[in-house]
Order: sequence, then C-alpha cells, then structure tokens
Amino acid sequence: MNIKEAGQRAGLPAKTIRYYEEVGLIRPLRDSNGYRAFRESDVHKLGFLGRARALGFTIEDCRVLLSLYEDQSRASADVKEVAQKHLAQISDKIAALQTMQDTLSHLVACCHGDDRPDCPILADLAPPNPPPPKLRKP
Amino acid sequence: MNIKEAGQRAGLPAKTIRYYEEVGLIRPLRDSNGYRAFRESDVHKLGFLGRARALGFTIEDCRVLLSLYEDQSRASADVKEVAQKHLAQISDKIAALQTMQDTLSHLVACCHGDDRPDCPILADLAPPNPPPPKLRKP
DNA sequence: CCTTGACCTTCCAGTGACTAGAACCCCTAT
DNA sequence: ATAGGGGTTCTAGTCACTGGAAGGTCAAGG
Repeated sequence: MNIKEAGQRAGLPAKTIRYYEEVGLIRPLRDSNGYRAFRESDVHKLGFLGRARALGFTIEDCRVLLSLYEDQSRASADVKEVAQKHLAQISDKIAALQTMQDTLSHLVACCHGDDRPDCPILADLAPPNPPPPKLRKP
Repeated sequence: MNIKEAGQRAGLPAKTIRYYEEVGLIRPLRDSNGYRAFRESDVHKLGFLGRARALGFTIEDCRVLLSLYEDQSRASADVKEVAQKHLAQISDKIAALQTMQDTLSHLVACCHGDDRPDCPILADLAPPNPPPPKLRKP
C-alpha cells in the first residue's frame, strides 16, 4: 500500500506520515522503486498515532505510548502515568486560557465598540504610569 | 536607559525586547556606542506589549493594538473587534482542550494503574480493527 | 595601564509538529 | 509519446521566542 492510501485509511495526510517516519515513529518498508510500502500493522500504528495526537499527546508521548502499546508485558500504571501528566498539562492550559477569557470578556463587555476612542481594553493594556505626554504645555 | 533596565521595568527579558525591535514593534534610539537607548515611552510600550501578550494576543494583534493605542482618533469598535476575534479563538482552544480533558480523564479513571497490561487508555487509542496478530496459529 | 566582570552587540540555531513548494522520478492509460 | 496522478527528497516557513557563540564597551579596582 502506498502512502496516500495508508493516509486515507488512518485519517492522516501523507506529509504527516512522512514526518512520523522522519522522527522514527513508524518504519514502513520500501518497494524496489523507493516507494514506501505500508503494511496493515503500519496503518494500525498510524491510526493509533492519529488518536493519540488528537488527544493532544506530544510526539514524544506518542513514542512512549506506542512502545507501551506494543509491549505485551507493560504495566498499565506506566500508561496511566503518561496520561495523567498530560492531563495535568491540559488543565494548566485550560486554566491559563480561562484567565485570559475572563479578563478579556469582561473588557470586551465594557467596551462601547463605537467610533469614539475611549476604550477600556486599551486602558487595561496600558501600564499604570501615564503615557508620555506629547502635548505642548501652554 | 539600557536594555536590561528597560526589561526589568517592563517585566520582559532583554532577548524578547530585541525580538520586538526586530519585528518592528518598538524602535528604541541608539547611543553612540551602538547600545539601545530606551525612553520612557519605549518602556511604556513594552509594558503594553507584555500585557497584550499575557492576554494571548499574537504579535500581529499587538502591532494593531499598539497602533490603535497611539491613534488618538481611533474607534473603540476597532479595538473591540480585535479582542472579540481573539476571544473566539480562545474559546475554541478551551473547547478543544476540554474535549481532550473529558475523554482522557474518563480513560484515566478507568485505568487500574497497576502492573497488569490491561489498559483502557491504550484500548481507546487503538483503532477498531484488530492489531496485527504476531502469533502463530497452531 | 591592565584586568575583571557585567553589560551590550550581532548572528545562528533550535523549539513542535507539521506544511508548502520545488525539482525530480515512476507508472498507467490513452 | 504524453498527460495525469502518483511517489521521492530537500529546503524553508510557521510562531514567539530562547540559548549560545563571538566579540565590543564600560566602570571599578589593583
């Protein structure tokens, strides 16, 4: 099976698959013409990677998860640990984004959004010390 | 004022300030020795940028916001529009992360996390078609 | 005067996970 | 023979920095 079909079956673009090979996540065979030759097991791995990436695992996480997946004597605790660490990072990101969201939505709600220059959004972004006066004093 | 002091006052590392100059967000003067010479107005802009970046605005957003900030004849609607678009992106990111979080926390809760290989996390990552049998059939 | 150390400068490379594009090869069908 | 739709490699770009190397500048101390 060539790269395009493998990609369609796994739901990944060909470019991504080449990248996954480059970083050593998969090792498809090669035909005599140099084309990558994907086995069912390769497509299966690609599907695994696609799902892991969709859950936000990094490539390095994927590498670990894939090796655990293929290790029949794995301990589920090892898998769980990877997942828990990732969950913690997701929580951190969500918290950071929600802080931004809270601040920003408040500011947006306060902004008239008309043709006048008064704007609480800019006022909040501006540091507390006054902007440099570009006015001449009479 | 040299770059380090400007950075301390604005709460930004010197490297970041050099980068901001490189992309044209600020244009500090230069001393005769080639050192950047920061005015109060530069430090003020840097503070603005730091806050905008902390709210997750991209550099390009910052460029727009800064020009609006300095334009006394701006319309607050223009500021609001930038902020609202950004808010929408934040919401999208949060939603995507929460989907991951929901899926993953469920899986983690289901995983025994012991020394046995059974693992619902890996089971969920694996595509539905069965893994390649590496067993010899008798 | 010389050195030390803390600054400053520029330039280059790397981050993560792709993605776009160029230049070229291969295979099948008309 | 050629047109098209595959495939291949390689380079460079994304985003917003960050680290490091190589070297210039300055004030203080010996």
